[in-house]
Amino acid sequence: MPDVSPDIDLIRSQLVAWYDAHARSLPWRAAFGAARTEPYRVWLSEVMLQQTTVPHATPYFHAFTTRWPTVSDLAAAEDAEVMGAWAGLGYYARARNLLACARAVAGEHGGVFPDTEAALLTLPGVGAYTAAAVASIAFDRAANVVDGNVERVMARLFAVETPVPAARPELRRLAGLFVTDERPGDWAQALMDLGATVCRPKSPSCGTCPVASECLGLATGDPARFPMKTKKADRPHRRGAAYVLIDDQGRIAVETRPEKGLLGGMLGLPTSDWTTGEPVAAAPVEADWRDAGAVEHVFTHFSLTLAVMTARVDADGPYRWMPIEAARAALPTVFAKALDRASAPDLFG
DNA sequence: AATGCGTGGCA
DNA sequence: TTGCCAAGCAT
Repeated sequence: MPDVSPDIDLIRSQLVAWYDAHARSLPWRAAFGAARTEPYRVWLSEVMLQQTTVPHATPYFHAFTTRWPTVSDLAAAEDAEVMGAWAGLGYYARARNLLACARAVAGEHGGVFPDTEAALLTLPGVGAYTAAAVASIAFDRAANVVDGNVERVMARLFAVETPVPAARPELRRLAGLFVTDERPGDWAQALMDLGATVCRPKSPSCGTCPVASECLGLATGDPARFPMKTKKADRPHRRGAAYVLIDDQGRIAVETRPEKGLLGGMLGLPTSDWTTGEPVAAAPVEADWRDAGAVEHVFTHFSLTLAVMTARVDADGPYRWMPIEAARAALPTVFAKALDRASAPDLFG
């Protein structure tokens, strides 16, 4: 490794110049020459992009901004509308907090987003990253915006050998060396764009990198090995059942899941417990059950084999009955898969 | 501070 | 096919 340190000012100027030429056109960014993007759109996009890819989030961003053009519109929405609109995007606590945040902005801030990092940080679902991102991008305030992209770029620029997550404080400190009052929002987005398009997790494109000359990671000959990572624990496997009760009007039984925990606050199908041991075969009601087969699904911290059981019944019991298509649209993916399995030809014969 | 929390795309 | 992972947050 060369016995030099990356030139902070040089990196700043070269990366901002690169951003001026290569910034991605994204639906939540103001068109060139337009006024600064609405804080509402910045905040909404940042929440949707937490642990989520741009292609996955994009149609949801369009759907939300069309249906709820302002934060006050969103604040006035019903819980079930918002949770249903988020279905399929994952990490559903984000949707619960999104609505709580919109209502806080509407109710406690007169419908106007607070414009400081500290005030933003008090809002539901707004953590260190999102507060800094909104403060810098929407309000041009100097803020240390550190996401996974920024961590990776810093780990490579400085060839940080400490594995994440232990290295996080050091990576944050390094990112802070670049923060100034000069175009803070553009700096943050330049760094994240670089991470997303050039300094990618796998096969970084160092040949087109505007700051390659300053990168200690590249100088080691193997920049892709940064950031170092500690091995994750293996994902356990669970088994369980989901029950599709269908009545004579083509409606199915659904329930709203508890606020906390997996798929919290979302619409769901009746289920058994999902366990690592032998599955518990206790149907929720007496009926002529048919085995529709199983679906596989992978959550962050466990994988699941879900047996799908179907039965025709009279609408009754502790459930809500919804037309099958309306339910399909509002269910999280694991249950949408189960419903699709239950709806396969002949299963309701 | 370690853990719980989704999904879909890709090598 | 299987693992890895993508703009984190709450507790």
